[in-house]
Amino acid sequence: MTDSNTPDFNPKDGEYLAKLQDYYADWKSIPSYAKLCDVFGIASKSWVKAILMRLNAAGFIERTPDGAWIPSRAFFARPLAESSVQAGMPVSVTATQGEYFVIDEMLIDRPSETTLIPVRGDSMIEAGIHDGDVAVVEKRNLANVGDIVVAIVDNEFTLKTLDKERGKYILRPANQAYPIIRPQGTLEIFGVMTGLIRKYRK
Amino acid sequence: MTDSNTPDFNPKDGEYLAKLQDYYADWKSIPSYAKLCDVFGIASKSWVKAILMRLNAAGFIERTPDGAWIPSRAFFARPLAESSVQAGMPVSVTATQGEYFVIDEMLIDRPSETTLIPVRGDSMIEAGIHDGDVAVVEKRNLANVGDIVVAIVDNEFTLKTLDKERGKYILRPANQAYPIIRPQGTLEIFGVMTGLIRKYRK
DNA sequence: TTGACAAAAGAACGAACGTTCTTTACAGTG
DNA sequence: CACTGTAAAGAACGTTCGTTCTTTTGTCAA
Repeated sequence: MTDSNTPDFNPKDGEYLAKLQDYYADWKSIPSYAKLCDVFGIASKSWVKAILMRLNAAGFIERTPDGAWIPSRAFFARPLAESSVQAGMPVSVTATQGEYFVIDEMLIDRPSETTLIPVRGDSMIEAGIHDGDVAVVEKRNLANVGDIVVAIVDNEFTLKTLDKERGKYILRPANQAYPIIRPQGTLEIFGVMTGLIRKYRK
Repeated sequence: MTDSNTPDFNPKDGEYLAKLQDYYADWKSIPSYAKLCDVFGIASKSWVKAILMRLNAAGFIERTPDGAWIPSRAFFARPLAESSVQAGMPVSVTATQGEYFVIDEMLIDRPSETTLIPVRGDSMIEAGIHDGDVAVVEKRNLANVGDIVVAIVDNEFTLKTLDKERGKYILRPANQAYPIIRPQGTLEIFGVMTGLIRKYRK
């Protein structure tokens, strides 16, 4: 017992979890209690609730502020057997989630404000941003010193680090061969780089 | 008009879609019609339904057999700016036309064979792979010279470029400070790096 | 074989939900 | 200035939902 009103996760709940995972893999949603009766193969809504409460206490599912059930991270975790390849310590292998859009979820917080922009040139090479990479850019006008920003200079997009020099904003490339840009007048920021995507040719 | 009873997707629906995408990014579920009134900023459930029907007709969302709304693939498509940074004029990237693509599909060809591995250390820094980046790795035993591979050396995962020296495979770091690894015996390849993901702190 | 407890079923209910239909507001057009 | 279509609001209704409480069934140990 971990708590008086939330009984332990028991072995049988593992089976229910598996069934729920299967359903979720098919439909990408957690259905109503009534439907879960079918899914779990039981006839009692109240028992379904009890099960969900235990899965919740065990960290497999959670609720939105609106009361809807959603899977949490542990819901997608795979048994360790899968990463059996070798028991090396140095890095953890995180198996790809269920199959849905994990990377998208990692990289994009505000879909409506986010756009992907291919990077050209090597002016940011020392920041590990290469020609052909794709920048994940969140559109907004304000940025902090140190952010990598997409600015509009002379009617062109340019990707640089935002910095300040004697009270004025400047754009600093990450490549010795390129000059620091000191915009006269106002500096127009298109967005802030929040992520990077690179694909290696096969 | 595509159909008599399902009116066209109109520009305004794009805004509603954006709001729904933002909500989904936060809560990973599509809420009830009543909650969607708040999300969309309207007061009419019937109008919410009309909107969802159009989003459905346009292929952004679908329903489970149980009647629950779930996003479909197109829901996760992200706009790709037509002009890359550093070239061309600052076309409005918000423009609805242009390319879209789904990040996960771009990066992952074989979901079941693919795993995400956080990168530790700076041994590949000159290849633009930084500490904290996430490597997209396709699990297989065979690789070509020049590929960046995840190899198992001394029971540890290590990310290096595969090369050949006097007929023997070697692992070459992309950092002068690290030694070339010349494995005695066989070299065990865990997988080949096919992509890179980086997230900048906000 | 009885007692005790966990697992499951069942009933009951108010609140929330999705749906349909009707009405209003408003912008554009002739 | 009326006509028309779209966008939205509002009301009304039957259904489904989640919740709580009570009852039955099954299992195991004393």
